Amino acid sequence: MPARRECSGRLSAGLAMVRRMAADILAGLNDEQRAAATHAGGPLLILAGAGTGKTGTLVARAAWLRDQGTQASRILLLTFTRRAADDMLARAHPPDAPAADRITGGTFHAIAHRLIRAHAESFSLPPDFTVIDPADVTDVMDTLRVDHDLVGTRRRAPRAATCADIYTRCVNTSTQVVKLVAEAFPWCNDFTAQLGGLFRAYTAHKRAHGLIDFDDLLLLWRAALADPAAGPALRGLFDAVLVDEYQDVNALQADIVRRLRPDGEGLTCVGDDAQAIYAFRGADPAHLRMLTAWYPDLTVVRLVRNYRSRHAVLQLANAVRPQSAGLELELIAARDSAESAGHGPRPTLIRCHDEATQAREICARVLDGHEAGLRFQDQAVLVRTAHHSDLLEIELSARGIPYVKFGGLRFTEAAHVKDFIAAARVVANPAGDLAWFRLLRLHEGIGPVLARRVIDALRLTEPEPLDRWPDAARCLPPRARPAVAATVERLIEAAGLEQTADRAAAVLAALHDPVSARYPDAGARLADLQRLADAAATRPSLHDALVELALDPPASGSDLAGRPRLDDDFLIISTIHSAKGLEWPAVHLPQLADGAVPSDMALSTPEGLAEEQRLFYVAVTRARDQLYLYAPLRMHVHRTGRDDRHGYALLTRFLDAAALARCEVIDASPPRPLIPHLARLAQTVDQDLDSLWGPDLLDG
DNA sequence: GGTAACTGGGTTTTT
DNA sequence: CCCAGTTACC
Repeated sequence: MPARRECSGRLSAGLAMVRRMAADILAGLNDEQRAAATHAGGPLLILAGAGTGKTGTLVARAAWLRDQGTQASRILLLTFTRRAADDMLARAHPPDAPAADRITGGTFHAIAHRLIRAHAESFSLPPDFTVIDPADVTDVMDTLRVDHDLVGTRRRAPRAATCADIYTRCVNTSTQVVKLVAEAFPWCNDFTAQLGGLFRAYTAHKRAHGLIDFDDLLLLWRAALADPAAGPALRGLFDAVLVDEYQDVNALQADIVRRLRPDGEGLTCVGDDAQAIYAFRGADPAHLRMLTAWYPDLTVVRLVRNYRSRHAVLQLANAVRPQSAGLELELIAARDSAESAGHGPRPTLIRCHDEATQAREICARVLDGHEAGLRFQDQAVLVRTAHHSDLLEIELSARGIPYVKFGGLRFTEAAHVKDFIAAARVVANPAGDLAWFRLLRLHEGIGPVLARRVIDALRLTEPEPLDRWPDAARCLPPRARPAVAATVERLIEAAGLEQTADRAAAVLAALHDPVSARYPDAGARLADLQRLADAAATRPSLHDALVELALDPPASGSDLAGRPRLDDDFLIISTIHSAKGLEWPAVHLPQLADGAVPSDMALSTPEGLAEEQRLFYVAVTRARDQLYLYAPLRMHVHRTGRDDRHGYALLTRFLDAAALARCEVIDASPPRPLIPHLARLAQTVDQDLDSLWGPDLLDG
């Protein structure tokens, strides 16, 4: 249904601008991209290989749709990361565009949240419901675990984090616990009955306390779409639905998309099933493959012209790309024909004696690149798991090479940040017991039992729990009471304030003393919290600040302080997952050995292995000009207790003969020899000390 | 009774 | 290196 065109002067001027923008944008596209952007009628799948200009094509499609008369706000753009959404929206319209001229865009979770928040009552949720992040889910599971026979020393029960993993995967794949545990968590088989009970209790707990987790956001959205009354209304909000990274949808998200566009009319999906790397959170590239079956009139457009990498890099990428029937794709180097300077350097595989050598080799090449004119931030080291860079980080520090690390532990997972969020939540929504629990336990002398007692005395499910604080305080031993009371009373004051900025400042003030007392490095932590409070102060309400923090956690404290200074230059270390969608002139891939890449956790199943191969493909396709592959021959295999075991590693199975033929293979120089008489020196030292111990009485 | 300090066992990737 | 269970202490 095209939007009505009205002919007020302002609107037609706006339309003229839309026209101009669309024409400009379309002119910059290649033939396939333009075919995708201007596809009319029927569902469309854009099979977009890495670096083929998928974002530009989506933006162009949105512009074309508007040119065809679709109102911007009736275009829904769904992405998986906030960054992807922001990128596209920024390119789709000028930043000062009025709301009606803005595309509705965001992550699946953010859009779901917007909808649910707007209609909280209809979902019978309290208007101030709290969105809890995965760490909170784990905490809730932890408190409930005790009641469900999931603790004890007899056999190792699944940990709270594992319970949360199992829960979310059951939900996101619509799989029964028994089946999912048997397939993906076989070591928890003996606990499926308890897990079922735990999950039931978890759901009840959420409902009783007005909590919504990430999965609920999707579940509620889908339920609303499936509802006979609400469904048509929600579908009717949009004329076009554009989904980015469709290979990363899980069953729930695929279902949401299907229910948004049941006949496929107005649906555009973009994806590449060779880049599906989120199976562990329920995603399944089969949904992308099944689009063909679901929509018989699906049009498939392939984008194969790669504007990112040199030919030599793409040759390797094509050699390691897993192909699936019907969706095959082979990347073609578009840069080299334009820039013409040959094919670029071949990817280099550096075989290293061990991991320490590998770290030195990476440093040496990073420094070489730097001397050749590359900034450090033009180079990235991409790792399978966060700890793969441990040794490298030591070496980088020793050589004074600055770096930042992405992925792994997030800022919001740092203890003091969680403390702040908990305190802010107590102010924003005093009925949440999770926040109280953490806040109380922050104080010296308060453990789980006392915290629970205070919370019970507050009777959080009844109105105005803060009024009962004086009673609840009596549960505390005299030793701990003054400190806790000081914090809580400051928070109660904060709750009485109007302005977000004042509230955020008051929360920070309340935390000053307990944080100082708890952490030895309190200074740095308080500085973090100051930035957090400043960021929160800019939001319309404390509530909004908290939701945003949960849905889109900053990767580091410096994220909050805005962009780092321009003259700061850091080498990038990132997990491969976090590197998705990004590119660097030079990319370093360490640990290319079976057990690391592919991860040993994935070696046992064919699906796991297939995902690891896609991950490797994603990593390789991040490089623009230079790609360095590192294979340690002797590496850390396994660790039991204090016993470090090393073994001889096999080169990653993903570099088969065909792939190796695309690489320059060299051997790193052997490690520096140890000082030969170190053992003798130690003996001498002992002998020197011996005179200090006096005569040896036992020695006849 | 409840909390803090110790010790031994296990470990991916994240909206 | 972080978490969970155990022991030691208030």
